[in-house]
Amino acid sequence: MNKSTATLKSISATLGISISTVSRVLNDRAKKYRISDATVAKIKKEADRVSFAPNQIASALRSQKTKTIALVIPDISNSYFSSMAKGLGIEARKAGYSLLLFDSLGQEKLEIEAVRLMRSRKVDGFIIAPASTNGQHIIDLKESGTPVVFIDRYIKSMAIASVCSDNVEAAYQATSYLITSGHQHIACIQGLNYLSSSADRTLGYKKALAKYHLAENKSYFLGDDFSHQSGYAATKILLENCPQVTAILSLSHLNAMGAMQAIKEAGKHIPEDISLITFDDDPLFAYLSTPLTSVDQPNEAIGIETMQLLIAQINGESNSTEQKLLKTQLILRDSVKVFNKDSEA
Amino acid sequence: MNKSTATLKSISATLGISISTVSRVLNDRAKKYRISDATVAKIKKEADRVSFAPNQIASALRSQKTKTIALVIPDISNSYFSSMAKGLGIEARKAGYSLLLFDSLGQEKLEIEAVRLMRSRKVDGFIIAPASTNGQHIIDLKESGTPVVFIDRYIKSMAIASVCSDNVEAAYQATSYLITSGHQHIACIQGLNYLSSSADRTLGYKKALAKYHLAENKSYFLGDDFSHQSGYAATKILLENCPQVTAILSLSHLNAMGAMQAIKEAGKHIPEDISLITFDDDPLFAYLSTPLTSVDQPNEAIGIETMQLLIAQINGESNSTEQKLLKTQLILRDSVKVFNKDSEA
DNA sequence: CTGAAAGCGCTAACAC
DNA sequence: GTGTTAGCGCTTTCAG
Repeated sequence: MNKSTATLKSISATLGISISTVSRVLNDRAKKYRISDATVAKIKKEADRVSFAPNQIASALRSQKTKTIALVIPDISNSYFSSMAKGLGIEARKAGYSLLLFDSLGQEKLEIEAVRLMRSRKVDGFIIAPASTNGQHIIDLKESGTPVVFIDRYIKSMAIASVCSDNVEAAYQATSYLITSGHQHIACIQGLNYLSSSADRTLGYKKALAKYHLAENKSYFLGDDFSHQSGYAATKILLENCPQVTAILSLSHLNAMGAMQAIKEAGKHIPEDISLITFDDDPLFAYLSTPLTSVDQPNEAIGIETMQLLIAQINGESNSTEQKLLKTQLILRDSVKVFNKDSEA
Repeated sequence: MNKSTATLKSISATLGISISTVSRVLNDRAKKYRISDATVAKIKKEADRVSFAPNQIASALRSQKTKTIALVIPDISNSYFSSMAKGLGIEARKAGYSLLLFDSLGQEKLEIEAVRLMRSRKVDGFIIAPASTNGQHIIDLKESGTPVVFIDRYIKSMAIASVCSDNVEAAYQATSYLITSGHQHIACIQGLNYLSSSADRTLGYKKALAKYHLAENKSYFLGDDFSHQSGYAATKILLENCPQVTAILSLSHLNAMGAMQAIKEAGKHIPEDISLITFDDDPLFAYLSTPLTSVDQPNEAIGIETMQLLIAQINGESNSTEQKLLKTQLILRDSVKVFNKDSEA
């Protein structure tokens, strides 16, 4: 079995050449050490013959570099995060890094475990979509000198770089569009509002209201989770208690699905009875019974930028604490009713 | 900075206790070596104080076990694979393994690179959704003694365990449903047909035809990729050339989306003009303009089973070459037109 | 141009 | 009960 246990030592032995020389050649440092062409050729040939693959574990132990990055996210099965993972993976590979994936299930407890474990594994850096907002484990991690960058969410109180969608602006745009379409009573179905992603979207919503001199209404804020279930429950309550509401801004695709279910069950229709815009575009939205207007976020690009930032930090080329915001796009479909200019008092 | 450089050695030094004793205590082998309670307490306290975290790299080098598993899949951003990754991750964590993620983009060339890289990283086992069917790199890998299990797809010529949906049965069921609903001219939009997943689905389709004494028609087989684009192109051709076709079996959700687009553009409607069933359920299917009947595959469960199988192999508790098939579910919605019993000659 | 040797942090066989 | 020692496979001074 185990054919491939070729090591520097074994090659060195069969060739009668020292380990260091073999190492140098196989690490492309032959020129630098002016090793003779003959020796180089011999070593390369033998390495090839036994299909030598350097033991990265040994290398990592010695060099204190694992070329590995920890990715800690709350739900890899959510297309929202998996598309970020895609960008992250592509960029990591280009730079010779591998990704250690850890799904925190959105639980701080598991996130703590992840950080502990990955630190033990001596990863060169962390990319985290934090599950909570008061993570001492992240502060400790950062203080230990390990590069960290947040993805999708940031924690205000921490001086840690992040890259996210421009959520404030995105929600501002979406809400403004609703308002200029003639809606005056707009509900906001929120996600986990202690997370910056949800909070910033709520902020953008409020900004738009203010801009157009519309009053905030406490009972128009509903929901406390990005889930289908939460969106469903929120919308049910909304439809019962606030008949004057003509539009909903949903802060996640899962929330929107719940909303659609509740609207359907109430025998109402989008957009005739109620308009809907949601965050997190999905190509399928174009084929819904009412094609859904949505905020498309550049998740793969977020992944790419995040990885570049982290790698720059690992290389000591940057230690910025910058919060990078990427532009989103409002994709207009048919789920928003447009009132005549003169339709409302 | 780097506070956490506590090692066995450093603890041993500050306590004046030998490294091995420290190691034994910190690996919960105190009892076994009958180390005095006092010593145990002292060591644990100090380890805690300096928040000792064992260097897994050193441990791996020494023990030849990395507690790491390579996951090589063609597209992590595809919900189909990311939901498998979810199950894989959950099960891996339970068993103390971490996942090294590599996205092959469906390219054999990158898959080869992945295998090389992960072997260098000395992972304890591989989970692969192979991109092609003649992978010498996989044969070499297996022969080197590294546990491997295929996920979602298998390669017939290789004696390697696999866990997949029961694609033959799933397609057989779906096609049978179409036939018993009165359809006689059913097209099959295929994915990458050299992969077992697509090929087996095609097989199930054919089995159903045979069962009901319907002839196969070469021009009813279209498509050669799991993509939106391929589904779109295939359906366009179909609608032009085969007006007698009343139903389509689509072998992936992306294909189905392409089909929907083509059908829409042709001014036709589902299911009045053409019926559609697709593989890969999506919760959004319930909210489409025509709720889409689909084959739901237990992807997360596939992930879980795959990981269990691999870990059993790593532990030497199994070296089966079993092909595990998991049951799928046909989810009936409204995209299939049901003809009257007497509607066709 | 090439080699010897130390050591990364840990485990485990072998002492006593 | 506890300590000593020899590596795992590699990188990297330091010698020559």
